[in-house]
Amino acid sequence: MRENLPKNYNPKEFEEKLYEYWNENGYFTPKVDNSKKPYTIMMPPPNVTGTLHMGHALNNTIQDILIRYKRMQGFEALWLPGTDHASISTEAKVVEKLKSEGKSKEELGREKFLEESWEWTKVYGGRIKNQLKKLGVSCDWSRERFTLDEHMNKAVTEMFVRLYEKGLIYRGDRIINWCPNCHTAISDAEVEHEDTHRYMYYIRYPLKDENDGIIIATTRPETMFGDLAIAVNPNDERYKEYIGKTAILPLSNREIPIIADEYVEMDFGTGALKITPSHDPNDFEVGERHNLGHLIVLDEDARINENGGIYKGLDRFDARKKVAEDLKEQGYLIDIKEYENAVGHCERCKTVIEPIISKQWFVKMEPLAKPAIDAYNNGELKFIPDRFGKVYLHWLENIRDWCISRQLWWGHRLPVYYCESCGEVIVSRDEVEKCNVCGSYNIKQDTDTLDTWFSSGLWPFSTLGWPDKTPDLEYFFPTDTLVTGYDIIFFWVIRMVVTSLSEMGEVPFKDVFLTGLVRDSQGRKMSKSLGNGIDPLEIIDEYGADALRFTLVTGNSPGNDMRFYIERVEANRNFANKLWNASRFLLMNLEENFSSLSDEEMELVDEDKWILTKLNEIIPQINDNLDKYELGLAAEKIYNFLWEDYCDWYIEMVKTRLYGEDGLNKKTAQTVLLRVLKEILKLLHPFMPFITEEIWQHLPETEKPLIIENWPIKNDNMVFEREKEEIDYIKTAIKAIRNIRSEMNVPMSKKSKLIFVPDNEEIKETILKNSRKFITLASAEDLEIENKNIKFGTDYVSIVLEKCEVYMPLKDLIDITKEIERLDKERLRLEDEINRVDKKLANEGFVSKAPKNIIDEEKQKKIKYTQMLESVKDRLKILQNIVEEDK
RNA sequence: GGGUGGUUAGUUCAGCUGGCAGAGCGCCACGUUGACAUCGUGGAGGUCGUUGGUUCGAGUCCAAUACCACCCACCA
Repeated sequence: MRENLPKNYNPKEFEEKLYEYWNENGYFTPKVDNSKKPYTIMMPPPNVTGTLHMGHALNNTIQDILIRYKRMQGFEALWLPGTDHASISTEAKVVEKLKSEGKSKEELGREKFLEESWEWTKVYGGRIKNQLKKLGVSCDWSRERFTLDEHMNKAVTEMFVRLYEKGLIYRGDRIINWCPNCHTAISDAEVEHEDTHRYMYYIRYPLKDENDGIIIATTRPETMFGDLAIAVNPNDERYKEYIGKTAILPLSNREIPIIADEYVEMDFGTGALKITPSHDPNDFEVGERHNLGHLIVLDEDARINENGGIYKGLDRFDARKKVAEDLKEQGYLIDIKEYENAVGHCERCKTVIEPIISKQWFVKMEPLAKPAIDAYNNGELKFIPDRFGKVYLHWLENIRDWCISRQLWWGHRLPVYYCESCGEVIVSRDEVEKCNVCGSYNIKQDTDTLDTWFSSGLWPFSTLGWPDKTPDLEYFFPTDTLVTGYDIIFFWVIRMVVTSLSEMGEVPFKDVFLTGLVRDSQGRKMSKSLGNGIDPLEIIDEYGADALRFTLVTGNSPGNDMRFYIERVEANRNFANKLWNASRFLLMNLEENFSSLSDEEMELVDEDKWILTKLNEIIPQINDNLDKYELGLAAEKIYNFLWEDYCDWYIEMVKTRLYGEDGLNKKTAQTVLLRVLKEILKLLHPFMPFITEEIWQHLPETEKPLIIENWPIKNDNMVFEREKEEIDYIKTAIKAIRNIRSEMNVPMSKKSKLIFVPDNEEIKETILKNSRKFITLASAEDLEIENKNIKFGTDYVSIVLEKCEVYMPLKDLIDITKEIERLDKERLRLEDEINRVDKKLANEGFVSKAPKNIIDEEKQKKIKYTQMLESVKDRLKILQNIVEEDK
């Protein structure tokens, strides 16, 4: 028994309920079925303790649209969800919490700290999952993963060991980016460069045993305690004689050599450069070339250490000031100039990072990058939009080794063990208890953890069970589409491609769909500090998830940033409301025991054929759009089809039949109404899953829920070109009549008589066949056909159409002068058009080179306009004669 | 220093392979006709940043250029 749709569209009444219904019935869970094709998307795992923001909403809406589309097309569609342990960010939060309780992580110890962290993720971890559900995400929760799960650890360890065994992971003393606030090394990708206003200090380093000196320029004078040389360019005439001599380091009076190295730019600064191998990546290289050794002067809080003498304990920025002051006092500081350059900041906490030499673990990237470059060039990997391919290539072609060890506790601990007795380094899949070299049991595991992106870099296959050969992995891998923001191409996309190519032997996904940023209405990035973030959940609460989803995928194109306007959500809520009411209208006009007619039984009239043709035209277009990831275009087509074609025209045209008695005619209208609505619901379902399913469940003759219904395919038996054109003609006529009535301020309630003067029998027939439409849609009370010779006087308004004229008796409302003016304007317009067409057709180049259909079109236009112009002229002549006679 | 994107109606944006410029919102006028005022009908509003080029034909392709935004980069 069908129940009626409630009078008002209220998404709250059904969204949650439907989600539960889908989820509980297992519609989100695909099976491994070799008779069907899989389609797989891995959800980019949000931070486990995060909250849903617009970026997530956009991302997941897109993924859900793709998954629902493919599911309806009959694929075994797997969308695997999960969360990321976000080591650095979660650890910082837990540390902060401990701090507020007056505790520190060191006091607590590693084990207790991890317990706290797990507790934290338990408290805040479920949040984002429930928030995602409100969006309607049809992902398979039975396969949910967490990047720090035990199984994930197995995968991470396996990957680490394999890469180590291939010589692609190594440990070494390198310059890394140290965050003095997070107390850990971070990778290059995690450093944000920002132009910063600083000062350039010009410092004179005196020469040993000589009354001379050399001036260097630096922005970081506090690192001078780590200077191990001064370098000049070997070709620099100014400094040739200094090479090989010894300089005295001011403030500490240490002796350092003056060396020559090509790296030094002669025309920058003073052409002489202080070399601080332990605190600058370039100096490090220079130092290596000249065997300068290392000297670290900053501790892990970026304070000067014991190598800085009396400056020990000073923060780097305080030390900078103090050093400058003292240099000035002692006469070494020659000049200070304002200077602007890019300074690296920690991506997470925005602290200025400090390049510092440190023993860390690295992944050797160059050998891994090569196959990743090839994969793009071969077309195995595609980006949408394609321009991001260049960004991807550029990064890979200039890749540097990836620092993967972090001095954090919350994460995957390195599967590395050290023998405290003989110093052996053991990398192992299993826990090591005994040294395989010296036999000692004095073994300690490395205390560092891995970069979060190391574990998320395995996401496309670790989630499916890798390194085990599971049926899931076999069936669903490689995945099809990755949907993510362009801002994490380097962090994540590249790492997944690289690890997958290396260990799986193929790309982890075929298409990478990159989304832009969702900005506020003023185009600013949404951020916590600005407080301009718009909470998706509040939007859902007020307007429903469907309206939000629709807003996020329309009016923008892939990879481009979009502005978020509440007005657009409102407009899309109105669209949902329109659909709701159209459906309600249909249900109100279906009998309780309605059963639709078969193709053979139906007695289709023009408007039925028109709407069916239109429907069958957009289906392939929408498929095409979706296959090309043009979601916005697809959505727009459905929007227009529903609102304009179905609601504004078809429903209005069909009303008289619904209210009438004629059984077959009425039943045909009902059948077509229902059929087309069902197709609309299917097409719209991926975009607006809730409202479409809700309506669907209220419709008669549905066998299964919409979520697993079959995706529409074009029905060639229901395409009627001629009728489509006829109805389009009728629409044009109705619009023209409405236009005139509106111009003349004829109220809707005042019905008018319409007198048609058709040019030929064909048009006459079309008009007669569709006469009722003029009565309901053009406020006509009556309709007459007259022949050409009848002359209508000044009591009539005339409308000139293609192949037909229409006259309306509107005696009191007509101002003859204005009417002549109006027609004269029309005359001018048509003459202009004809001139334009004539010019085109007179153009030798156009006629000989343009495609035939374009030329034919122009010729048709010429015929049409000429005929219309004649009619307008005739009418003008009649009116002008009457005016003359009156004089 | 290198690279990318944007510049189209008052506003926010679409516009796929070149063939008489589109939408939402806003605005103006009319209208509560038995799905919907979260609505209907009609309307106003654009030299598609600028300059060249290719072409029968350019918002669309090419080359410059301006402005805005972003990304990358080890000149201290």
